[in-house]
Parts: sequence; structure tokens; C-alpha cells
Amino acid sequence: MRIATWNVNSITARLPRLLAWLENTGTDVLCVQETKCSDEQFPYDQLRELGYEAAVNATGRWNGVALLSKVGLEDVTPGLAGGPDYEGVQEPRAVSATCGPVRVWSVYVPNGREIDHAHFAYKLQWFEALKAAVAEDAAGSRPFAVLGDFNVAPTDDDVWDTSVFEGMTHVTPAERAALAALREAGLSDVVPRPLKYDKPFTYWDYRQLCFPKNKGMRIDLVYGNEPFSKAVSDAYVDREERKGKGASDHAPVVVDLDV
DNA sequence: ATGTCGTTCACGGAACGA
Repeated sequence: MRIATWNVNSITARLPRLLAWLENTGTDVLCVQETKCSDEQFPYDQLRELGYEAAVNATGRWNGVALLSKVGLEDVTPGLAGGPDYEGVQEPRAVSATCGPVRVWSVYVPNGREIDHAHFAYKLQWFEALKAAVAEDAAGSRPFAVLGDFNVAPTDDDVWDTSVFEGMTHVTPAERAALAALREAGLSDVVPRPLKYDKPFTYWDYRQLCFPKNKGMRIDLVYGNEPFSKAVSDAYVDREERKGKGASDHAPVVVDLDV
């Protein structure tokens, strides 16, 4: 079974590439982030033609997540129970479902913006709620994973230049402690292999030729429980998908499982 | 170069988020 996560930065803008990528890779389950569309705008029909059911939590211009599956889609739960509001609203940043033998979450963790911004406190609260919401499945015997854009680089090796990130979000001890808490709950980081260069970056800013210069970060993560992690036969970043015109600023992370 | 994208609002280009 092939499972992947991809922040597409608008599923509408990315649809031709998304459909081609799904066909070419034969992905069974895809966790999508930043759909940037409403439920009405979601391309259910085109995806169904390729054999995918979709579970969607999306409201419009910002955020939005989905799960695409051709191996079943049961017990769909949109949202993060107990999660914080931001400016009075529960943003669409999580959706979970059972896809065949695996229980899966697609998450888009808040960015945080600046360390002293209210969005940063919101990010940390969101992580707390996520840990509480997944604890039971993380400790369970069914293969379980949280996949998505975590907006945190787990270690200094996961950014292209640590000096650039001093005083910035994505690398702070508080954010890394939030990831550590998820690991303590029974999840482990399924680190993909890079297809080129030495580090498995998953995101490169559109600006300043970051991708050609490989000024990237690893912020799209796969956090699996023990039964999931044991079943992993391969994991890689599909950096080819970051190339060329019409690319997202994130590359897909692909995981192959023996389940 | 705050150098790129994507969306919205509203109908060209700014504002916003990432």
C-alpha cells in the first residue's frame, strides 16, 4: 500500500498535476493540505474518475485538508476535537479516516507567523489538542499515522541554514517539544530518503530561486505508531514534483507499507 | 529586491498569507 502527504497550495491550481501524479505513482491514500477551496469547489468528480473517494474539511480561501483513498474511506472525522479557535473560528486543518487497514490523519498545522504573534500560541495549543486527540490510536495495535504539513523542522539538519532561522518560527524549542510530545505518545518520525542531495527537504520557498539552490526545509512529516512504522518498506520525497511551472512549493512525501 | 505564488474582491491591482 502506498500512502503519501502533499501540501498542494490550492487543489484547484494543482489539479492537472495532482491527477497526473496520482496516476503515475499509483498512490492508494493521499493526505492533502492547503486545498484553498470550499467543499462545493472540491474536484470530487475528477478524483472519482481515477478511483478515489475523498474526505474533505475545507471552507474556502485559506487552509483546507482532504484524504483521498482508493482502498476505502470509513469513519471520517473532520476537524480536531478540542482544538483551539483562531479569531473565533475553528479552521479546517484536520481530517481523519480509516483507509483499509490504516487509520490516517491529514493535518495542516498552523504556521505561527512570528514568535510573538498570537498565531504562534495558537500553533502550540493546536499541537496540544492534536496530541490528546491521537493518543489512543497512537498507542493502539492498528497501523496509525498522522501525515501532513507540520510547519516545524524537527532538527537543525532539517533546514538548509540554521543561521537564517534564528529567532524564527519552525525551529524553536517550543515547537520541537510539541513534536517530542507526539513521539512520547507513541508516534515516530518516518524520515524519507531524498532523491537528490543529502537531506530530505519537502518545502522550498517560491522566492529567490530557493529550489534550484536547494534552500529547503523538512516540514512535511509522517508520524506513525509502531505497527505503522514497522510496516514501512520505503519512504522518499518526490522532489521531481517540485520542478517546473505550476508546481506547489511543497513536494509529496511517499511511504510504501507492507500491510 | 519583500525578487513568487495563490486567493479574494471586483474587474486592475492591491491586500493578505505562506
